[in-house]
Amino acid sequence: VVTYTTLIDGLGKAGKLEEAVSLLREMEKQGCEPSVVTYSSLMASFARRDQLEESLSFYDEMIRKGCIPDVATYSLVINCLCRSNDVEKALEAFGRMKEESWEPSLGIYKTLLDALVRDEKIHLALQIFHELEGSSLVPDTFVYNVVVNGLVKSNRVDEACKMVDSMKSRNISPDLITYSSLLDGLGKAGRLEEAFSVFTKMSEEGCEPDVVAYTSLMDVLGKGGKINHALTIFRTMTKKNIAPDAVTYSSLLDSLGKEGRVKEAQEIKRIRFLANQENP
RNA sequence: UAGAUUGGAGC
Repeated sequence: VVTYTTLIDGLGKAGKLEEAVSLLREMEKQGCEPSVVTYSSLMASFARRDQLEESLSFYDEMIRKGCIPDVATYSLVINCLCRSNDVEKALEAFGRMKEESWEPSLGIYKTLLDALVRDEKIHLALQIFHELEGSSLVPDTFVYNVVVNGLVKSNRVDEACKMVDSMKSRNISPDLITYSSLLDGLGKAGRLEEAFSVFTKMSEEGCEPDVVAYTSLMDVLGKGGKINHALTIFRTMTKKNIAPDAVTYSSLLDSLGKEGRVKEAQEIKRIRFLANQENP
């Protein structure tokens, strides 16, 4: 079994999926029962190449054959289901693994929380997050970021701010992504002053704003009628040698267009053209 | 078998 599994794993990692599957059939024909590792390895190989349904089909197959899934298998199943936007089934699998007394990993929580946020199920996400807090796992910046982003996307910016406070009090450092989410949320809620103060504070705390943070700030300023301020930020960004990207231009041009600022829009387009010339 | 998952615009 181990020999076959090792070979199947090797084939799968090399992207030779059909060959891996034929070897599985071959080992069965030889009366060799594939193990949970064999199936999980195949699932991982298919998932790696975005063949989610195929990956899940091996899960079904192992269950049919009475093979018991382990944590790694569940992790793969939940990943696949979340990536196919089937959060309900992912939650079911999550419930099943807990019933079977498997300890979900932090990675599983991250995947599941993110999927819930994308599916606009913030309530469930918070519930799962609570569960995580009650477990022996230690949440990291990444998990907090997922939840902060979820709160922001559901227009619950105050709770997002509280979440950031609570991570600090637990000595989990907010990072560039945490602050960018928060800045974006505050800005989209029309709280421009606070958004700007997050922007200032982040550099003070050693998180230098990147192109995403700058763009986000400019975007909310532009949409909030502070287009001149947005243009100032654009210049600051250039001075700091942070290259605007396609999203930066698109956001700025959109705001300028809506305000009828044709001259400035032309100027920005010229800058974009020149930048594209230099950096094709 | 250890993968996958977090922030910005328009459409």
